Formats: sequence, structure tokens, C-alpha cells
Amino acid sequence: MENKPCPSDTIKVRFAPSPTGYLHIGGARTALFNWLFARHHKGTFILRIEDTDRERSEDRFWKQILEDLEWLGLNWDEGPIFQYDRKDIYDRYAQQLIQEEKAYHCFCAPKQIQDKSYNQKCPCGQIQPDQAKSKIAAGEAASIRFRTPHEGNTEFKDLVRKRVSFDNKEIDDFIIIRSNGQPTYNLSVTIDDALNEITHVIRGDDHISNTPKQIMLYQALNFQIPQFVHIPMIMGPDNTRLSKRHGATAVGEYRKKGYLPQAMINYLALLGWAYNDRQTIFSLPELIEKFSLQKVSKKAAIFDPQKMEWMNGKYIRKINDEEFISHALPYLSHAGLISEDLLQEPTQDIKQIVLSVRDRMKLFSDLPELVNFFFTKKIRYTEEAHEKIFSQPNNLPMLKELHQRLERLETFDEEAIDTIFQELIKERGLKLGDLIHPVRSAVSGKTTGPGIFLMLVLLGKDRVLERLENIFRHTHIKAVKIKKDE
RNA sequence: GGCGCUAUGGUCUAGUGGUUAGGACGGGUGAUUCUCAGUCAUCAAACCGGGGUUCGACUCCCCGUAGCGCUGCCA
Repeated sequence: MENKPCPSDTIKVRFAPSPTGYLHIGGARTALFNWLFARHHKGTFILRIEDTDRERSEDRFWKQILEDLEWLGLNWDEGPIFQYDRKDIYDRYAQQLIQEEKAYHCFCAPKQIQDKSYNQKCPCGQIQPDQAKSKIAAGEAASIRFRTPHEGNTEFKDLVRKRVSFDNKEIDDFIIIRSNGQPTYNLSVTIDDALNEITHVIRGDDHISNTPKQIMLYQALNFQIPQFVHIPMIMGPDNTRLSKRHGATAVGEYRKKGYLPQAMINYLALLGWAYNDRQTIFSLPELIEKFSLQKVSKKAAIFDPQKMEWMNGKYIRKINDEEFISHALPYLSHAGLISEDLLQEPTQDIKQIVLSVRDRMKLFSDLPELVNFFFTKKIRYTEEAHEKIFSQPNNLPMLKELHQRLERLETFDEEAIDTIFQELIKERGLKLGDLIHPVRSAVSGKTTGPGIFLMLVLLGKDRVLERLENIFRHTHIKAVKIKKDE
């Protein structure tokens, strides 16, 4: 129900991370919802870095956050705006509040505040302004507290929920300027959201309890109150706030593992939002078109890495060959399987090799292990492969026979190889699998992989013959067997 | 403890005052006369509890319970 239509071109939202860590799954999802909302309404999406905590903020973090957002494709229209650069602005408003006696200096030492009810009762609120002024002139350290109204209640309409209401006497006289002069979150976020003319504050619902404080500030400062939208949090499998101990949570880690940004976007969009009961895969334009805050869930969602991996596999198969190959090749060169100068102009062989295992990948980082035997001179045999080769005493003569026939082959293509296999099994009274499995194991060292005929063609006649020969000539390959597939 | 938010299969969710409560991941089974994967088909699996309101509640209201969040000179 949209009773009051917002003129599309006036919508303005922001993503405001603090540079105290990497961009994580939850932050990325918040950024995404803001971005989708902005793009859907042809509004403005701005990026703000909330670096008022000087102790914990680091340059490397905001730099990385920007990089990760760019990788995800969440481009911003304004910013990044750094709050640290805007200290004067916050000071000015804080002074205004002092002037109007809506805030007061607090001379309590930080440690003094042990008692939970202390903030509410801070005696500094009683100090006369003149007296406070002289204490400051005398060099006493002071923070600034906002004088909260202790009667009535503060409520707001959240776009995702109904009406949220707080009793004002529950809300303490909170600090707005630290004794080191830096503003705190509640002050800086309020001033910036107001000054940047943010129309919709879309953020995690861990901020619900901060909202009444900010509303009080909007009112005290005479700012127009924006629309609040609190989206549910993302939890780990144990239903606690998602954190490092749940494994990879940083967007950058997923990038390294070989996730496609569009897969992450698609998965993240579905964490707390759904369009209907039939569609799971959404292109970016579709997400922009179909996204709406009305359909955002109220319930915290548990992050499921398995489903995201599935989603990535879907996208790996969805993108076109060119795109797939250009994403894939760097993983081969990083693994030392191909040289870097092949990245720009890969050979047809390399392209086909990579394409041959596409359906078997969920992550690009899976690739090297899937194709390494195409590139290394010496292959390693898994235990299973070793078993497949030597379990049947007839296998060795069979492989030898195959070797001879393949050797005579003029055109080494799938069709010709197929014919030879068919002939051989017929003569020996075998099933196709009886031949194929030992051969695959012999030439690749693995029991799984692409179809055997394609695999042989891609390996090339010489290497196939060499590896078969290696088996029936030197049965000591046992020595190089490794533990498991993968 | 106080305050706030939330509650549909294991997970992400759709949905309605009367439905066989739908889809996706994961799991099971089968097909794809070579594996794995992929694809397709198929199966199992849910409305937190108690009171109301109502002819009828998973759906609306209240209470309870549980989970989470806030309760910082963090954001």
C-alpha cells in the first residue's frame, strides 16, 4: 500500500559502513537493498564512511570496502563522504544544542560510568551553563550529552514493520560528543542523513533501538525526519549474529574463492526478500525492476553458504563461453598450470579444456584440481584411480591393446576413438565401462572427469599413448598415488 | 534484569479468514545404455504454544514461550 507516493526522482538513500573491518555479507546485503531501491526508483545512492571512531577506523578498510562494492557492481552516485572531514559541522550543531540547553557538558570520567542507570541520572545535567563554561575554560575534559525528554514516547513508522514505539524514559541522556572531541554515531549519522537529504534510511534492524535517539535529535535540531527501514539481520547457522567464527564472511574472501559477483548479488537479494513463489534466478535488471521494500522480510535470515555455492554454479553455467573463459583462466595461471601470457590469447585447446569441466564446477577455485592433468607432465593417481587400473589383471593387456590401436589412428577424434573402443570391447566381451574406467584413470589419474572420448582428444594422441605406456611398462606408479580424489 | 523486534519444513521463503499450504537449497530415489557433475522426473519434510474473535484461523487480537537486537565516550 503506497498511500503517499514518493516522487521517484527525490528518493535518496545511503550506505554508511564504518571502516573498522572488511565489507561482510551483512553489509553487502544492506548496500544491495539500498542500491536496488535507489535504482528502482531512479533515485540517488550515496556512500558515506562513518569513521568517527578514530581508534578502530583504518584506511585499508574503507579502501577495501570501496573495492568490494565496485566488484559487486554497487556503484554510488555521490561520495564517499568521510565523517572525519565533517567534524566542524557536528561541532556546530552540538554547540547549538548546548546553546539551547538541549545538551549539556558532562565532566564524568568515562570509568565513572559503571552503574547502568548512570547515564540517565548523570548529575552534570544540573550544572549551570556558566559554571560548565568556566570548568571547560579551566581545562576540564568534557563530553556532551543530549538531554533527552523523559516524558511521553517516541515512535516511528518502519516501512518493513508496523509502528515502533519507545517510552522516552527508557532513553538515557546519551553522549553526542566524546571527551576527545569526536562526535558519536547517533549525532553524526543524524546530521549527515539530514544534511544529505536522505529520504529513506535503510539499515540493519540492530539500529531499531538507536532510532528513537536519532528522532529526538532530528526534532531538537529541527530536521525533517526521514523514512526508516530496518531490514533483518543475517545470522550464522547457530542463529547468532554472523561473524568470523562462522567461516568466511568477508565479501573479499568470496571473491577470492571464485564467486561471480552476479551470483552473490542474486543470493544476497534473496536473503530477506522474495519476489514470488516461483522465481529464484534474477538478472540485475530484473532485480532492479522487481525489488520493493514492501516485500522485505521481518525475520532474521540464516546465511547458507551451500545455497550460495549452488547459485554460483548456476551462474557459471549461465554466462557465455567468453565470459566463462576469461574468469577461469586466471585461476589456472595462479595455480601455475599455464603461463600468464596465455591469459590474453588462450589457445583453442585451453579453451576447450576449461569448457569441458564447466558443469563440474561450483567455484572457479575448483578449476585447477579439475584440469591439472591436462597441463602437468607427471600426473598423480588417486587411490581410487590406482585401484581402477590394477584391480583387474586383464586391464594391463587391455590397455596395451588399446595403445596399439590408438597408435595406428590417423585422425585422433572422438568418433574414431569411439569406434576403436567399441571394437575392443566387442572382441573382449566387455562392457564399455570395463574399458573406459581404467583408461580414464590411466590418463588422468582420476576416476571422475569429462567424457572419456573428449578427454582423450583434448589430451592429444601423444600424451594419451605416453600415459598408457607408462601404465603397462612401469607398474611402480603405485609410488605416486595420493590419498583421495580432489 | 529493562526495552524493542521477530516467529511457515533442517535452511531461504511464497501464500490465503475456507488451499492437496507453493517454490528454492540441502537430503532420498529414478532416468540420462562411461564416471563425476549437470539436466530432467519423483519422494520425504513446516504454519511455536495457549486463549479469544469467527460458522470457520496458519492467517486477525491478547497472553505465553523461544530466538535475536539494543541497553558503550562502537557503529
